Amino acid sequence: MDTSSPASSSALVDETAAAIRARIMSGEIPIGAQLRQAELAKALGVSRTPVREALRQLQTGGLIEVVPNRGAVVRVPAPWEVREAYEVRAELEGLSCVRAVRRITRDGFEELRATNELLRPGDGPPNAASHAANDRFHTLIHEISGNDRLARVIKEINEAFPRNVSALVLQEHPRHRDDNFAEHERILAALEAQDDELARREMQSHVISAGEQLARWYERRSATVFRG
Amino acid sequence: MDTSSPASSSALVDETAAAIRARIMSGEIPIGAQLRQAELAKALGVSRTPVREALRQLQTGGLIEVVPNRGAVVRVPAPWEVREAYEVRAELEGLSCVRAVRRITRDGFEELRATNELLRPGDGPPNAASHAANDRFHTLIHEISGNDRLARVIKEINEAFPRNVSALVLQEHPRHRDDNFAEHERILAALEAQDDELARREMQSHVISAGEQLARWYERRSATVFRG
DNA sequence: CTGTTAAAGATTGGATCCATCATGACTGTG
DNA sequence: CACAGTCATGATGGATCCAATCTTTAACAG
Repeated sequence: MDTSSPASSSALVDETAAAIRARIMSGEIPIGAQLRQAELAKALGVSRTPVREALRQLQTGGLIEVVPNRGAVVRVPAPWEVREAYEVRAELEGLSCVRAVRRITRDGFEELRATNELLRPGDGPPNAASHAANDRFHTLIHEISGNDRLARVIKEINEAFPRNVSALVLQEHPRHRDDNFAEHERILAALEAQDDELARREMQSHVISAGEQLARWYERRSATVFRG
Repeated sequence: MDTSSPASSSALVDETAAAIRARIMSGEIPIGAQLRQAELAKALGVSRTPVREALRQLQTGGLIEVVPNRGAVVRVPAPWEVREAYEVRAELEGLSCVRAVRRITRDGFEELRATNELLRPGDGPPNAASHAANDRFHTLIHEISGNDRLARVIKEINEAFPRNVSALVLQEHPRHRDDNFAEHERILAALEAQDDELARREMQSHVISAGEQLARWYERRSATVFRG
């Protein structure tokens, strides 16, 4: 069904790539860590060959960095990189909203609303489920927008940065959670009002502020690291 | 110096990937052709290993398609894919212009103008040089915009489609060349007037129409193929 | 005690080997 | 004569082997 994603080449490489990506995203493999091929191969129960190709795949995505004869490390994103990337992402998600306004159905709208309800403040602390719901909210809009390429590019930008930190951001700044929910509500309102330009602006500022939070988290993080 | 691009992993794979990509882009390897690893390895004077990894890299970019145990083929882009991709590209190049308005210097502007002069109609038929100048015009704006991620995403979209066809489009429709030059001139005017929103609109419509030409070319092409 | 150099260990990158899978042809049977 | 099944051929994918390079450590000299 997923005709857009480039037809999974050989299952194994993609599986290993996904596995490694998941471990990086979840923080199990921390930012800046060395990725030794032999280790990964043993941990995943495959030989080094698929690991090598998987690493190259991840490198293309920008999640890891591979230096010629010294192996791969999980990239440490600089705050300015996050701001750059999120500026692009904001533009794209804005476009996604514009398109969604034209194509959204009643069912789609209700699903969006239901998804955002899972994020309503007061339903317990942020956790993996609310984080998934947050992702789902954005993904749903991309699906509604009906432009596969657009969705893919946004996803790609998203996956260039370890995402577990988003959860951390939410945990460290409970206020952000309220903001997040409220901003989603404003996007929903714009979509319901069929106001494409408003939807674009709301989504853009929402994404920019999310990027700002992420960038600040990286700033604090690197400050901590350098001080020991 | 190119700190943005993901630090060339191991020279060989990237070289072979670039070599294969170049052959596809130039049309030497035609659209839809099978890519046999052994053949490519012999042609490029390397073993199959770097070829395999290079193919995977190209697959991630979307230029080729790899089906599990049957090898790789150069993807045959559907016209709707081109339109989708160019809608995204238009949005991004529009953003690039907005940023460029704020950051452009006199030197940068002169370089842009000089580059576009190479495209002025009447200086002989379209050729590889004018095609390169056309690319350069856009790339310059991306550089001026100062957002590496933005430039990379645009480049990536660009490289997902065999580009030689652009030259073919120009050759088949001489009128397009005039349009191309004139549209560039209007973008230049907007940049000089520091009118960011105008620059955005001009660039967007320019890219959209370029995408439309490309999509039409693919349409004609597939019609030809199916009939003959 | 410190800095430099050399050697050993470890890790990546390229090449080769082998198993698996798909395709196509050929043969036998209905 | 047509269709189905089997076998052979060729190509991909995974594993392993070997060489080259980098890092680290230790020893030696200043």
